Amino acid sequence: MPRAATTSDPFNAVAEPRRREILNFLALEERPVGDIVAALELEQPSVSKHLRVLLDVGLVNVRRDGRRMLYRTNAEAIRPLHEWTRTFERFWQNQLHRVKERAERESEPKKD
Amino acid sequence: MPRAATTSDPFNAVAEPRRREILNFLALEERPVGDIVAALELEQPSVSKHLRVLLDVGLVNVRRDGRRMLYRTNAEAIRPLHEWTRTFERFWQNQLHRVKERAERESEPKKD
DNA sequence: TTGACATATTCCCATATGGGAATGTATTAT
DNA sequence: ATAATACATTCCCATATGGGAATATGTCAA
Repeated sequence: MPRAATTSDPFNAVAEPRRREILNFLALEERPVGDIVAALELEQPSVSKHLRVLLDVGLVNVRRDGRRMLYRTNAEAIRPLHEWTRTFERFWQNQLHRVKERAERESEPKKD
Repeated sequence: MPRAATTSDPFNAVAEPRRREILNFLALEERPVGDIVAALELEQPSVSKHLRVLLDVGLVNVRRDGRRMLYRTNAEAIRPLHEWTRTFERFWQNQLHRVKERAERESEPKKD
């Protein structure tokens, strides 16, 4: 059995580098598909397919403007990912403490 | 072309739900493979394969203890994911502000 | 309508899984 | 050396991609 469908999970949707780039690009303001195509140098169908995935998991919103479709990152949907990674924050802080302490011990040679 | 190999990217490695569970389980202290098998109710080969992926991207460390292999989450490797999601923090905060402001306006009817 | 734009969808295909089953490899116990 | 224990790896297979090319759909202009 392969990995769960990308459309079922934001972690999965974000696993694709191009989709992360799209989310970055659409974070500040809504943009039409054409802008994404130009900015990321991808084929239009490719962009549309990625946007479809992002839309399905709620990572972007859309609105039609004439014949253009304006997409924008829905930051709120990224929050769960942030929360999950945050649960490890204290662990890497501990790791840094250990490294720092060792460095300080080693920089005080023959202190006795 | 399918997605890049999971072994090449922590985002990809973490896209698999079981691997996230393993990282959670190994965050506090090192554990032998058998414990993971028991805790997550997965087949041993499955667990070993997931651990292999996590090890390749640096998300866990190992050390041998007799015939057991003790794995532990390397929190530091999760940090880049945290940083990426963090770049969207101000956006969802803005969204919350907008929601809050609207709620406050609506709770002050006929104020003029 | 007809045509030009801007996007979305479909088809085809090579590749990366992830699980199950079987097998291989260390390491310790006897 | 032999068996048992604890893992890792390999093989086979069904499924989920992601890209390229072609095509379909929707909207605006003339």
